[in-house]
Amino acid sequence: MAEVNIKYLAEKLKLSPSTVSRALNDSYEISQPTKDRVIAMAKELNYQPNPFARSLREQKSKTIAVIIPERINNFFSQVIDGIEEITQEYGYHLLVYSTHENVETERKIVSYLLNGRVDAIVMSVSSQTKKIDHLETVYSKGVPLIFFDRICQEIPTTKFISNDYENGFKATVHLIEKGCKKIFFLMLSKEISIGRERFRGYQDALKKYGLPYEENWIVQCSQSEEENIKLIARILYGLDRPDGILASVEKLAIATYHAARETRLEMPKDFKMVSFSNMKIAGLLKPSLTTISQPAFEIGSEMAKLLMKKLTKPNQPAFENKVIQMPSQIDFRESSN
Amino acid sequence: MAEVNIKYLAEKLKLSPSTVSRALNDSYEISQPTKDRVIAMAKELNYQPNPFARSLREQKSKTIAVIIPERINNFFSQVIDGIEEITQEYGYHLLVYSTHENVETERKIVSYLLNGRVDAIVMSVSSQTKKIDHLETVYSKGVPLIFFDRICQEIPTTKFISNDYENGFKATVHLIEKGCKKIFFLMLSKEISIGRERFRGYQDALKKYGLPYEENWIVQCSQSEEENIKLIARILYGLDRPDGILASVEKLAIATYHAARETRLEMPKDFKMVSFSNMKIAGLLKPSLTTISQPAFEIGSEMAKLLMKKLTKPNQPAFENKVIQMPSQIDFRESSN
DNA sequence: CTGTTAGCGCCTTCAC
DNA sequence: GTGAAGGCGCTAACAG
Repeated sequence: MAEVNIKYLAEKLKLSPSTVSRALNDSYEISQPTKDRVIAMAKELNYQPNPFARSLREQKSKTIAVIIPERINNFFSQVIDGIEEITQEYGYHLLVYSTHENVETERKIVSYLLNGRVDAIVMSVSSQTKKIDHLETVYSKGVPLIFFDRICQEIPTTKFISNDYENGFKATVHLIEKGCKKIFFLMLSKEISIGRERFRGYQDALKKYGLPYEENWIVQCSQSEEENIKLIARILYGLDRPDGILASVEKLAIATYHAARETRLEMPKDFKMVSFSNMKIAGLLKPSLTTISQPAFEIGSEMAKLLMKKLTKPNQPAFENKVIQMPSQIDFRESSN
Repeated sequence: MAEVNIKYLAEKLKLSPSTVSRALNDSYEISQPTKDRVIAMAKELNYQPNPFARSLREQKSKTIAVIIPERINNFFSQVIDGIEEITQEYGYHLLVYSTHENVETERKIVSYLLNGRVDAIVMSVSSQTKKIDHLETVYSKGVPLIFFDRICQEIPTTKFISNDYENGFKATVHLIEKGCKKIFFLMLSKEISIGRERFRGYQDALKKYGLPYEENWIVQCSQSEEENIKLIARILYGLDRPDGILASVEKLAIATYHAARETRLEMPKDFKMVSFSNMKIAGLLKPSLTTISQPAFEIGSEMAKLLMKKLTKPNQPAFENKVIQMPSQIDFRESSN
């Protein structure tokens, strides 16, 4: 690699490596003139400290990892953006991993991170994740850990979510007030915490308004977009069709539009849909999509701020076992057409 | 940190650290029984090698960095996804940085990476980037470097782009064939290589079909979404309005739709637009947006494959100074309405 | 086949 | 105010 290192700087300056190191770290024991000389030389030779030597010595990496289930998703992209903004501000580095909704991959990724590679982990668990011993290992090793969105309740650490129950409730009420009487719920996976919360809100809203609901109004979708489109198309144009839909995640709302398009039919005229979604252009669709968008960027930056505080200040306590609910933004604007 | 390390394993096994190390690395010098013992113990104690010690020793990090101008962009997200898929396959790690279109940030990020933190860099330059000494430094230090999308021509390394000139041409021809006679070009920045190429295609298509074009048909947009929307709204409903628009980047197409929406007007009825865009749902808009989408995921994975090949095989030559054009996918489907 | 030693680059305790 | 020495955890040369 033939990099310029402290030893080399020391030779050039006719000083010892330890003096150079101290000067660069602005130690009080070094005279100002020496500091100036060292810093000037370091700049001239474009000296950059070797991060691995430093990490090895200091037992910390100034790096955090974020693990998400899938990348092509506006929500996760925005969360990462929020995290990155803060880590950059603090001079931290950000490793990104995607599990592709696969627990085995998740286990592997987590194991890579267990020997000090990162100072903290931020993650949203894969929808398949049931056995959580790998997450318990992380926690027990004392690696600061924050969950968001798809959280793992069992691990007693801080979790960031949005007020999913409340929003599921409000979304359903909105549809009811628009006159819907037969509201279907598009669900991605029973395992996902957010899906369950939103679903509870949906159920309770129906109960409160005295509306019935039937088992088959809960549409179990899969990870396959194609299959979802087929499934939803059958439902949209079937005999027992809904007059309203609550899509529990963005991809299912999109699938619904595609279902309408690919079957060469228009969306049913009297039809209303609300979706949890971070699509910036949902309002541009026709009929426009009412969205409940999670404060993704803010969730990312708040998590990162919390982490940075913990990592950069001495003697911070472990994260509390609490759930922080960030309020979602509900866009109930009417479609202009 | 109190981690289990090789020394500790060695004590437990009553072996020397070097034997343990060799056993774990499956060295031919170690007997099978010893290997088995060591591996079993390592597994039992959940041993994970310290990545920094290894990187320090080996002078390589098994990490690559990707630097992009902005995250909230479908194209870049998809590229990162493509890269990540391959790096994960090879057991590499991926650091992600965003410059927010700021050259100073770009310089800072690059400088962090210069002392071995990463084995290679994949980047798309910020739109402001004119002085390129920081990029030359990277190149001269011998860090494998690949540019994509917004490339830096001056550095003699491998670059990945899509066939922008050709697509600018085809898009314009498409509009002409649809009967447009007054086609405006929405441009983001004169500094961006892809913008220039697409613009050349546009110009040549107009020339070839003997259509005039005027200076003020080239709409210079900015990084500010608000301002872009205002600017485009003025143009869309002005006296000298276009009958067709070629948007050189996705965000400008979206701005156009917003401009139409916010002015509470419909898009002009006879109006056609083509945009370079990786929005999956462009076809769901009304009027649906004709898109030229870059093979983002493939660009990411191809770049990563090239890098992995170079990094994992011995004695690979430096990257050739060549531009690899990945064909875009043009969706000229007619809007179903 | 296994053990001893040295060094990757950095920081820090201890000496002067 | 500065220098010398040791060690973070790992691997590879050198011994045996």
